This record gives sequence, C-alpha cells and structure tokens, in this order.
Amino acid sequence: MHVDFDYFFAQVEERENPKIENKAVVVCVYSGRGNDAGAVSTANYKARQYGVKSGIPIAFAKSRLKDVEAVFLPVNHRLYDEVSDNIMNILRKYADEFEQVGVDEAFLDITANVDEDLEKAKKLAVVIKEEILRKEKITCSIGIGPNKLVAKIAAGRQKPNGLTVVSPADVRGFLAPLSVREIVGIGRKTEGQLKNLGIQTIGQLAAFNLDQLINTFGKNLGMYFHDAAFGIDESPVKQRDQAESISRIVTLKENTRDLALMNKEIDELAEDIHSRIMEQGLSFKSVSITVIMEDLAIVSRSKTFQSPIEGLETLKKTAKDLLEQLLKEETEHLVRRIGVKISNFIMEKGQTKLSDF
DNA sequence: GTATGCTTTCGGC
DNA sequence: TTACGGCCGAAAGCATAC
Repeated sequence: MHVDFDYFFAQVEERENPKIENKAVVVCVYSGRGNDAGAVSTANYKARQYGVKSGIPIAFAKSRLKDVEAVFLPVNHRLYDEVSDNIMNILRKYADEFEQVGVDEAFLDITANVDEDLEKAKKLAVVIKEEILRKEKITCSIGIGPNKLVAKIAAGRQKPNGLTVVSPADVRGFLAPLSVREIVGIGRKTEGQLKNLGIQTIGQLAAFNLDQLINTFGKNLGMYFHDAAFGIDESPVKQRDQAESISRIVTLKENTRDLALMNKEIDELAEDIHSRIMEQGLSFKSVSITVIMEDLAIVSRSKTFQSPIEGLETLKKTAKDLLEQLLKEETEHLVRRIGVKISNFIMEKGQTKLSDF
C-alpha cells in the first residue's frame, strides 16, 4: 500500500484556518530579498486550476491569481512536521513493515495484516483514511497493489482523496496505457531513449524484446525495465531510519562573487548541519557544495574522504575549498544562492547499527 | 561487456 | 512582460574494476 497526503502543506493550512479552504491557498518560501521574491512550495487544487504549482515564482503565482480570492502563506515546517509525525504513527500501526518516504508519503506492507485478501486491504485503506481524517483532519490518496511499484503508480491515479486498488490479475491492463515515465527509474533521458525505440507506454515496453532492451541499457537496467513493465517488483518495504544526506541552502542578500562574504555563509550553514549530525552521533565521509548562479544555473562540487570526517573545522574548510575551486572554473556569473551538504554517513564507535549502511 | 562507486545534475513537492 | 526556495532522493554520466 502506498499513501500520499494530498497537497500536504496547503491542506494543513486549510485545516488550521477553515475559512480559507474555498480560496486558492498558496504556501510560499520567501527568499528574504523583499517583495514577493521566492517560490511556491505547494498550492491547493483551487490554485492549481490557475496553473499555480510547486516551484513557480511567487510573483508569477500572484499575477495568475489576481482575479481570484487567494491566500499566500509562508511555509511553517514545524507545523507540517508535527502533523506528518502524527499521521505516520497512525499508518505504522497497520503495517507489517513500514517505509516513510519524505514528509508526505509512505509504503505499508500489509500482506500479513490482511491475509493477502484484496477486499480486506481495501477495507483497511478506508479505515486508515477515516482515522487520519478524524484525528488529523487530513485527506490522502491511497494505492494498493501487489508491490511498491504498482501501489505507488496506483496512488497517483486518483487524487485528491483517492483509493485505487489493482489486483494481480489487473496489473498488466492497468499499466499498459500509462507512460513509461510512471516507472521509478525512468527519467527524461531514459524516456527519450525508449521513444527512439518506439516505446512510450508501459504496454509497448512490455511487448519489447528483452535482449534488445539489454543491448541498449545493459543487463541490470534492461531486466529492471522489462520486469517493471509487467508490474514485477520485489523490492522490500524497508524501514528507513537515517536520511542519506543532510543539506542547507540559502539565498544571498545580493548576487555576488565576494569569497569572504560567501565563506561567512558557509560557516553558518556548516555549523547548523554539524550540530544536527552531532545530535545523532554520526560522522560522514562526503561534503558537497551547491552554487546557484544569477542565471539560475546550478553547479555543484563534492569531495569524498576515505575515512569519516570528525570536526566542524574540516567541514568548513572542505566546503570553502570546493567553493573556491568552483569559482575558478565558473568565472562568468555572479552567485545567487549557496548550499552545503554532507552524506555518506558512518556510525560512531559504540553504536550498534545503521540500517542500509 | 557489465558491475560498482563516485560526481554532478535533475526533478518532485 | 517578467517574475525564481529549500530540501531530499533519483537519474545520469563517467572512471575504474572485474
């Protein structure tokens, strides 16, 4: 089973203030540059009718909604995290195995819980939806299928407040008309390569010769695509207890190439990230920086050490060195935003286990 | 030729 | 007319290993 909370941040805001729920609700990340500088994080369905969606500039959204009753709100992550935790705890109760994906999605293995009975599974989904609505006043869309691949695609078919059940017998027919892009692992580039082979739908992918797929994509990917087209996916629902990376990014007050100024920002970002990792008693092997230029081009650099990094100072120095090197290579533009990321986590001595690592 | 791991970019929300 | 966040994991590309 895959559960997806509907237009999550905006829905939480509607819940907090029901007066706005008939209006367009737009949750925004303001960059601090004044006016309406910033981007839309999420919008409710009323706003989406006017083309307002995640990622577009706030000023653009305002212009699209100028003739509509609309509410623009700043993101309140603490609130969304709390509601998310509450809902995740409801979901966890019903799962043999539970896998949270981000703040608003989860996979539940319910095979044993419903005795492999699809009717029971559907009833369980209704119970779950009712409990989440009653306790947290939030709707979600649920997909049920024989595996994660099918369940996730199913959850995306009917939104918001949807429930889509795909029985093993129906899997082929359900998938056949859908775009290959619905398959996790097929992005824009792979979609293009498949199109060159005359493949656009999952049905066409299923009908395609396996050997030729392997010739084009290699054994691993070729077999994965072939299986996926038939709705075959053995990947387990697996608890994730540690994020794979921790990052922070800021928008600078003004575009600049002043290294000293940017180094000060890096210090702050690094300190913040470092304090979070220390709380969890983890160390890390990789440091990355991301720079977004004035033309919004994104450039990044990273460095992986052979053994875990201990100190905050090493993190800061590594990030600053990466930035200096990057700016030597990118000499054309001013810098608009700057970010620091750590990954490749290693547990400190004395801890038992870090799953997946 | 394929697998693996690292680096950089992409894309969802 | 233009407008532009912050975070995460996935995808893509490449080098090297087997």
